[in-house]
Amino acid sequence: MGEGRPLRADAQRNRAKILDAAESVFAAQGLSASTEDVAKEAGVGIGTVFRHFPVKESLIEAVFLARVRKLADKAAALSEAQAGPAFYGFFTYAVEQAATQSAYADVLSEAAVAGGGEEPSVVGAELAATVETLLVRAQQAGAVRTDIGPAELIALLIGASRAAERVSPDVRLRALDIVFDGLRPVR
Amino acid sequence: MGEGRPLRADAQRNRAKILDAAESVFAAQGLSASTEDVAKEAGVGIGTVFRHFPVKESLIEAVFLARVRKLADKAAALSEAQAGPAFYGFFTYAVEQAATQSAYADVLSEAAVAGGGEEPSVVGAELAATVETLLVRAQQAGAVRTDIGPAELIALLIGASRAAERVSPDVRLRALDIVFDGLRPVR
DNA sequence: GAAAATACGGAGCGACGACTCCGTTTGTCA
DNA sequence: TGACAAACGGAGTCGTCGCTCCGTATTTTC
Repeated sequence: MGEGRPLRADAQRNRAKILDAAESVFAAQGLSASTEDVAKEAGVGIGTVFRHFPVKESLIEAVFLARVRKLADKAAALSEAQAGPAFYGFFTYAVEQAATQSAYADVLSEAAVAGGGEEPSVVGAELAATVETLLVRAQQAGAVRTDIGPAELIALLIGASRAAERVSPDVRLRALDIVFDGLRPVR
Repeated sequence: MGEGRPLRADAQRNRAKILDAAESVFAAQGLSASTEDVAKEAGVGIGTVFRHFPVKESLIEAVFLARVRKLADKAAALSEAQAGPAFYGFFTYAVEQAATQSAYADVLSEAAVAGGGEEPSVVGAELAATVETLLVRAQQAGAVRTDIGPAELIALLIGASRAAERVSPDVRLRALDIVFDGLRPVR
């Protein structure tokens, strides 16, 4: 898994432009958006896209990774706060993201395949780590019931995110509240 | 919305075979399965499929309708039981279905678009009606909190179904329990 | 049982999407 | 600054998919 020699300057620029474009195109049109659309948005030729990401799936995975890292950043930022609010804030944030960006939920489910599907996938591992930290802290603080693990949480996160895609904001919030109530320790 | 004259005998047979085939093909491969696969499975020509369902979407919708009706049947069967168990039983059943049949969750989300998307769609209306009956009864029996409506419930149902697709059975059950806990009246 | 109506099958059309190939351009390094 | 490697662009290939068209087969009707 070496990295060969460094990319030429223009190649680096283009790679970044492509990732940016892919993120916004996938967000707007879903993962079935054509590679050509991504290239157009990035202002490069299709050939360039395929040189950087030899198969469409690699492009998707790269975008996924970026997203999960953004989520992880959010988690890190929130970790300054108290464990409980950090946990619920993160969950809300993730779902909110999914609501606005059509392919966002796919990130999560694809990532989660880690355990049950094909290759392990870096993305899945990172997501699991992020979520687990948050969860354990919140459980120790007594804000979340202790009989669940990261797997259940990720399942719920994915479900909530997918459901969020087509639902009005207020319904989304109320549905989320229900899940949160279920997550709290049994009184 | 008349029904013209009755179909010829062979035409009726074929229509049924196509619907059957579509159900199982979509379940196995998802909604992106090709029409030709459906035709092959049904043992008819592609032309026949398109004569009965002039656009792919009409075939999908027909399959959806059949599914929602099956759900409604389940709901009716359960309604003999007490309101609470009927409600949670239905929810569990629906999610369980989604878990085994890949395109099943799509039925629900597509149907739910009723309120927020394109045409009203018969499917959506039937689903909403089914769910609402069950919900109201359960609420009256004190088994479900009263501050939620069918919209929130359908959102949760969709979310749970989508999440169920790629998750192991035990995780699925535990996640579902969390949602159920959230649905119960605040003690 | 023959004519008319209806339905069937599947080759073929047009569109589209992933991916390749190669002549041209740009960056790098001595 | 010249020469070589690295990267670019996008027309073109191949495969797939939705859908049409029409000669053939099956029902129905009288």
